[in-house]
Amino acid sequence: MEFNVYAENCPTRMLLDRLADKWAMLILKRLSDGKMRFNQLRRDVEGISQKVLSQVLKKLERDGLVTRTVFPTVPVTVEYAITPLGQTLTSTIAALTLWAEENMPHIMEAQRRYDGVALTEAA
Amino acid sequence: MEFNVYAENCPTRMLLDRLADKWAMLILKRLSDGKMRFNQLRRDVEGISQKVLSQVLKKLERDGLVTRTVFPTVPVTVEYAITPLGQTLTSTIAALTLWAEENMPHIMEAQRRYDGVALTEAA
DNA sequence: CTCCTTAAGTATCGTTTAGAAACCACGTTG
DNA sequence: CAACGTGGTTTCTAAACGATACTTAAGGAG
Repeated sequence: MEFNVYAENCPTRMLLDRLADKWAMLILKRLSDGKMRFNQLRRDVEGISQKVLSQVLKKLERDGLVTRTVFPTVPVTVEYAITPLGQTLTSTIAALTLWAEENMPHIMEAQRRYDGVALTEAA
Repeated sequence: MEFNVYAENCPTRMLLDRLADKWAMLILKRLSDGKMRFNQLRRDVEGISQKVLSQVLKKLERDGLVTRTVFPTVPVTVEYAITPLGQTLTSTIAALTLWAEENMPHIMEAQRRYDGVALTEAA
């Protein structure tokens, strides 16, 4: 079976669209440290709205990357956990965030340089 | 210096927002195979619009991940290439796309299972 | 001479999506 | 009694996206 991420209708491309998303990555990374409840996740992943969090979790659940477990307590408790399949992704996500941390200074310097040049040109 | 990708205003989080984008990933991956001109890139990365391609390239250039070189031919020729800094990212992106290709069958099966259950519940 | 083409974009739309905030049931707590 | 926490859905608005048309400038077809 031949896959091609550049092809618009290739399944791997669709999957990449799902994974290459800031919220999905952050959520998976957070869940890789241990299962979590909805609101805890919401507090930890700063800036995500309830709507988007539930949407992304639903998609990740559909893809078999996280599980959703409901406990009939009052109020209801819902626990999200990463699946073994999802776990196989976490090292890659960790590599990406590690890269971001390590190379942040270079990026910020490149931005200053770019913005400086842009300003000079604009003047 | 302490970074935290979960924090909304952390530089690494902003960088992750930039990288964790389907177009940015695909473009960087494509450029990791060699420099390319604008329209070739547009044809290769299926489904991207001119507007978004130029926007994403501009941001990647600002971040120092790609270079843009203009040749004063007629019509003008513009060549995009990945920088050494950008090259250090390609292995991670390659890992992600490889993961997508390898695990696609599991994902698709999970989706079928999920959709089947959803249908049963709806009935 | 006029129309058409290429290249690498910009400008302008209409539509989709994301995000902020309100609302929901439910039982507990002050 | 009013407010709070849970895990969401609904509503509304603002931002992003995608499709199309336009731009500049030179070369070729008719």
